[in-house]
Amino acid sequence: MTDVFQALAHPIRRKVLSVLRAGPRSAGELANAFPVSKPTMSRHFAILKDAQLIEAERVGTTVRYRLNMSVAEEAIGLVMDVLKTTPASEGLRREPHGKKETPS
Amino acid sequence: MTDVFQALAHPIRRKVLSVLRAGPRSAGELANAFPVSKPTMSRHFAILKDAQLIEAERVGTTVRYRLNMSVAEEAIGLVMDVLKTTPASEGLRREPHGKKETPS
DNA sequence: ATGCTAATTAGCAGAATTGCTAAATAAAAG
DNA sequence: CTTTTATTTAGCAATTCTGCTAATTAGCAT
Repeated sequence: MTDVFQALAHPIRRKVLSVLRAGPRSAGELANAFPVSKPTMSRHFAILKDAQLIEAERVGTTVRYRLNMSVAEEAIGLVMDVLKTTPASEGLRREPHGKKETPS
Repeated sequence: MTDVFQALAHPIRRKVLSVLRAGPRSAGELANAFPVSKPTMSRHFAILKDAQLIEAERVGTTVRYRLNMSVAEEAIGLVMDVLKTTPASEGLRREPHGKKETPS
């Protein structure tokens, strides 16, 4: 659990998650969007992956990263449990969607 | 904003927030609830205060800390914005803090 | 096999984090 | 003013984090 918060503690990693909300991206595409070297980005990916916030899939020579939605939601649950508030009742709800299990 | 996530990145600090959910506590009361020294706790308080997650009030010789709910809620909003999901309350699991080792 | 592109791992340096003990500050009481 | 209690600040060491460059692995193509 600390892994998740630790992963969220760096601006670049939060932004990576933000970018991945729009859909999967290759490591190179992501790396080019940030002002640090590729090896540095690769380590950020590893941290996010360890926290299970993203998943990696090899496609030929590239690696596609995508958001792990179930863990992302869980992270929110954890934050809520720590802080015990009800954001949904404060108009923070985005879209009414159910649980996102594996799409079939 | 990074301050908030950074503040949430340490188990003791998350637990302090959790304790403060039940109501304000003095620095000493809080410190006694954790297996680290008071100066160390004091620094944790400072980090939470910098992130505006808690507020301090002097009452005589003691300092009472209380949760800053509006910022706490805002923190949740930020997490949601990053991860773009609706809140889902899952279980919270707390990990035990490591015991300090006796130097040989 | 050789070369080419994509990505990660290895190794290093500088900065930040976390813990401690000892000293300093703040407020109240004698 | 001195003491007592509560809390923070200072200073130190160990550890972790973040960034870099150089080297390595992985896949695909010639």
